[in-house]
Amino acid sequence: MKKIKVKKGEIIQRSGDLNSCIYRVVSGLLRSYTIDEKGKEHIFMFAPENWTVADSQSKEKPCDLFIDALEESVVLVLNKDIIKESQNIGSFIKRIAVLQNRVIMLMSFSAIRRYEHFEETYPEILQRVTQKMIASYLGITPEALSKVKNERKKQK
Amino acid sequence: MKKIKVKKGEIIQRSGDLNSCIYRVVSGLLRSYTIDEKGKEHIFMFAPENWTVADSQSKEKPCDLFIDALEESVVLVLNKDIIKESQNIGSFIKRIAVLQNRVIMLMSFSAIRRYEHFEETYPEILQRVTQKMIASYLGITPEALSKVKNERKKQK
DNA sequence: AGTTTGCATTAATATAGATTAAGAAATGAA
DNA sequence: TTCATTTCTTAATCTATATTAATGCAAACT
Repeated sequence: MKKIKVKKGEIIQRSGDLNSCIYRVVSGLLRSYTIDEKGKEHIFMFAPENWTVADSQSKEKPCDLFIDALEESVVLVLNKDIIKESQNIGSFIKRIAVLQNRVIMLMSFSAIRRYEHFEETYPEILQRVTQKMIASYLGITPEALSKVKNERKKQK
Repeated sequence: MKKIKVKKGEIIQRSGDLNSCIYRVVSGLLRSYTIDEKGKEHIFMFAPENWTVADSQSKEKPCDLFIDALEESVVLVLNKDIIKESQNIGSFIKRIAVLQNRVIMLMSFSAIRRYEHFEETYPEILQRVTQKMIASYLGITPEALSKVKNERKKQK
């Protein structure tokens, strides 16, 4: 654990990085964000004083979020190992990871990409619920889902 | 902690309920969802076997989510007190609550409602970042944000 | 001070997805 | 089996937001 100064605009974590850390903001303002296929930024979180930012991926996996400073900041950098100390926290981390992905998906994916992401991530659930339910989970109408699925079929 | 059987379609928790619990699915399939101003349902989570569903509000506050069964299910009902046992889990719960609200907001609010929600929730951050940043957080373009703010002004 | 760069606003046009409606297919109940 | 209900699909129309582009400002840089 160390304390660092971050200049405005400085990037302290990039999407794809391994060994990502937990950042505790002492003063200033950080933000975490993704960049989509078209190069557009989507802010995931603002982190002012006393907040914490981190990518919820495990230390071993490449992370999804960029983190940079919107103001000159002082930040504590913590290794992700510290959270392994308490047991049973794991389930909470997983929940957060699921929600982080969900937010990113809702902000930056089109209807059909959201559906494809669902297909890949929850193939068993796909079999067990109606299209209407899936549409509702994806944040679109059943009519729109039917439409985009049909358009995808034609394109092949 | 008790084990209950839930019939297909049965609602085991309603938005507004106090003393909401944690539900651990032994078999079957639950879902959690919100209902927006227009009466439209938005599914927040599917919970198949071995998953857990809960509203992330504290036990004392009215919860936001409905929970019902999409299939005949067997469910363990846990009191929220169990998570207080380990300290420092609190910060994780808060993160989950923030993300839960974010997902609900992204799925069911219009651009202007999202902005108003941000104004209410993070008034200090509003002062410190550009409109462009706020738009990116809300999942809309800066142009759209400028427009809906202007329309709101005119209406008053 | 002057120049460059990024931000906010406005407006014209485009588009993804919503809404509405209706018919076909599937599911479930009596 | 039949009737009723719900689901899925298709199509026409509508709307919120995206995209593109232009302008005036303010901030940062030389």
